Formats: sequence, C-alpha cells, structure tokens
Amino acid sequence: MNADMVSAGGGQRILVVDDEVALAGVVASYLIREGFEVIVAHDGPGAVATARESDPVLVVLDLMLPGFDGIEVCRQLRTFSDAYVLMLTAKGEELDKVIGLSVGADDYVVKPFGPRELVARVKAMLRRPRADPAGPDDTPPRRFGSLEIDPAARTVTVDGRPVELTRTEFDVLAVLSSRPRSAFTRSQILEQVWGPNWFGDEHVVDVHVGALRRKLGDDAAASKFLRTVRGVGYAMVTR
Amino acid sequence: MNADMVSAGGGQRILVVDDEVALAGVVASYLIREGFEVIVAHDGPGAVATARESDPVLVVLDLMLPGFDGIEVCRQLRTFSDAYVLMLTAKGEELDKVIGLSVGADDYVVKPFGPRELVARVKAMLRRPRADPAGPDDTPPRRFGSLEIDPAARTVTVDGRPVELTRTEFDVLAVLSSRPRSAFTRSQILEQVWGPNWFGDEHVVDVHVGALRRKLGDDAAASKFLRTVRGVGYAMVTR
DNA sequence: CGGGCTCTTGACCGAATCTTCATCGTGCCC
DNA sequence: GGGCACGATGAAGATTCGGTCAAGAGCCCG
Repeated sequence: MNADMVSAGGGQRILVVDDEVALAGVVASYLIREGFEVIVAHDGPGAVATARESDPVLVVLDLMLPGFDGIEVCRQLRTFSDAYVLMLTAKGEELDKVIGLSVGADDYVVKPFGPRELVARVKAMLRRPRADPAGPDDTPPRRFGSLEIDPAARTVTVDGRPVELTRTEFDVLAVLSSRPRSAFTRSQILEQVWGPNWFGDEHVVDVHVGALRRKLGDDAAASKFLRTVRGVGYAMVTR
Repeated sequence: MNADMVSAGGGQRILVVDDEVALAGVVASYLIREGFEVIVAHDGPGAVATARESDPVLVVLDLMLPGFDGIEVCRQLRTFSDAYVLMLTAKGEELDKVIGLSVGADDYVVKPFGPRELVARVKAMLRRPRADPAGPDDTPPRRFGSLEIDPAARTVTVDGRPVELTRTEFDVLAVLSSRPRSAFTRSQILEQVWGPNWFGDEHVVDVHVGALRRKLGDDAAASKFLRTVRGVGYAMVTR
C-alpha cells in the first residue's frame, strides 16, 4: 500500500493523490493547516485502495499518475464513493480521451496553482450540497396495489412475495415511485439514478425498466405498475 | 436518409472554442457522439476566423481565451453570424455571465459541467423545446368541463374516462390549454410544440387537432373543447 | 484466478406515430 | 348565389420509438 497518514485532528478527511511526492506534501500541508485530516497516495491503485478504506469526503487527484491515470481512478472511485473530486491538470496537458469532468470530477484546477487557490476550491466544494444523500433513505414504504416498495430496506414485494431487484433496478423504481403518476423523461431518471456526470446511451433505462417489468410480473402492453409514456419516458401507475 | 442523421444532432455544425485543448476535445467528443459535426478553435482570433469560414449553427465558447476573450469573440461573431452562443464560464466568473448574455450569448454553463448538462443545453437551443425540463412537470391538473388535463402525468380524461393521446397531440393540447380562450396561430403552436427550428407544412397542426377532436369526442362544427378560429388558428373553449 | 452477477451497449424487429399529399366540405365575401 | 379561400379528413409512406435479446466488460466473491 502506498499511502501515508498525515493526520491532523478535527476536520473532514481528504485524500490527496499525486505522484510528485513533494507536491503532494505541499498540498497536504496546506489542507492540514486548514484543519482537514489528510491522507496521501502516490499512484492509481493505491489511491483507489486507500479511498476504499478511509472513505474520504473529497479527493484531490492528479490527472497524470503512474499505474493508471486520474481518469481511471475517478471512474473506479465513482463506483463506491460519493466523494467530491478535485482534479489537478497540467496546463496544456494533451488528452485525446475524456478528461476528468466526463467521469465525474466536480471541479478542477490547472497547474501551476497557488495553495490558496486550491484550499479555496476545496472549501467551496465542501460547502456545496451534494445531490445524492449519503445516509440511509428513511422514506416510508410505499404501496401501489399489490406492489410494495421499502426504500429504507431497499426491498420490494409483489402480493407479499419478495422480489429480488438489482441495485439499478431498485433505484429506477424508487425514482419513479417517488412521484407516482408523474411522467419522468429518461434524462430525468438518468440524472437521479446515474448522476449528472454519467454519459452514455439513454437506452439503458429501457433495459432496466424491461428487467423491472419482468421481475414485477408487469407487461409493457398492459402495464400494472410501469407505464410507458411514448416519446417521453416512464411513469409509475397508481391504481 | 443520410447515415449521419441517425443521431440526434442531425449533423449540424458546432464550433467549440476553448484554449484548454483537452477540455475542448472532451466537449467535442460529447457533441460528436450526439451526431453533431464539430470544429474546434483554441483562441479568440482563430474562433472568429473559423466561424467565418464554416458558419456553424452554434458556438460553444469559453469565456477566458488568449488573444481576446469570449466576450470579444461573441461581439465580433454577432457582426456576421446569427449562430447561437453557449458560454462556458468558470466558477466564480459568474458576474461575467451578465456581460456574456448582454453581448449576445444565448445561454451559459458553469464549469465544471457534466456532459449531459452541456449536451442538454445545446440541444435545448437547437431542438425542440419539448426536450426535457429539469424536473417533472409539476403544473397542477387543469379542468375544462368534462375534460381534465394532467401535465405531470401527461394524461387526459373526458368524463373521467382516460383518453390515449400521442405525444404531439398532448403537447398541442397542453399549449392550447395553457391560455384558454386565447386563439393561437398555427405558427405559435408550431413554435411551442415543434420548436423554433422546425420547418414544414403548417397544416400538420390541423391534422393533430383533428386527431385530438376525434379522441376527445369533439366536433369541428360544434366544438366543446377545441374551437377553430378561421384565418388564425385554434383556441381552447372554456365553459 | 475463476465463477457469477450486473451493467452497458448494439442490433433487430414490430408497432406507434408523424408528416405529406390529395380530396372534399364549408364558411365567407362580394 | 357563386367563387374562393380555408379547414377537415383520410390514406400512405417514412421515420421514430420502444421492447427484447445477446454479447462483452467490469466487479465482487470466494
């Protein structure tokens, strides 16, 4: 493992990832001075592993890393963490492929940057409310005919029989059921379930709705639960 | 139909201007993926020159540019082009948004932005306004005699019985019902439902109104719901 | 390292829908 | 009443849209 703990009590935990040890140290020291608890990693795999263990609220991430680069780190991070990501990019850094923002960075700073600027960005970011709530969902269970949805437990039953849903399936169902009868566009669903930074084919929604219908015993033609709103998206049926 | 027209962008030409080469590339890739034809420039003078040559329908323009800034580009652009302008502003430059809009930018996006957001803005500018709103439509249901319209659910009932409308039919009805009794010209209806860039026969409206009347059980001669305003267009009947 | 589960994407098909075109009907003005 | 302009309607072809299937990749677990 390639991470050093450079703790300074009190604040929120921040992971700094940069292969230039000196630079990482400087960044860390400035953040520590501001009262954050800082952990440092120097390569891609180490960053992911460390993030997994220590669950930082924010990750300062150099774009160019040995092992695999910041983009890959960011992508992996996104699969298990809601941490904010602040990308560090060198001025004029050439990248044919997708850079940070496309994989879910929240902000970026161009090198060379002043420490003050960095700190300001970090603070600004932490002040900003995050879309998806970290805590468990305490919304009370909802019932639609024979379908019961319990957001807290993330369980679903039809006619009292439990139905096994995957994470995405459940999330889609949860969004639709949050405003029953209302038509949601695919885009709105994507925004809620996949987050604002996801980018891909809207068609994924269809596939998951398809899976949902199959598991719930629903039928696209005569929908009991999930109504297709042609040209728009989907809606939960109330009955 | 042309193979390039498969995607949503319809092959329209967009100029992306950003001095951060990587970012410009990313933006370009988003747009290309959506089927747009993309040209890139990296500084002010280059942007203006390129715009002159290639006559894009829309320009994605970074506010901060070497040479002269986005505002100046925008100003010059306006002297020979009526392309839409989407400004990119870094966080904290928000004051500048006012300036940007005042010199003729049509919209702006604050960095960092998610790919979906950018594409959505671009499409919103170029395409149909029906695209998608930020959240589900929360306009309360409207009632006209036995006719009830629920914009959120996109459902319509007559005498309590649900009526199946197509997307366009619903949208037309929604527009007319937004200002009951007011006569809308075909042009206004087209503008609202089909978007400003639609080009075709105005009488499409007639066809859809016809379908609406049939489904709603209305009669052109003795209209309960949709009144023909001869020489003008249509209006919603209140009662 | 292998197996299993999930997610994402691409392809394909059938069906719903849109638009155009042509014809017919009707109101309106002189 | 006649002519004309405008609107209504029906049908057809093109196109879009949604559902489903299958393949491939990534991740998690043991």
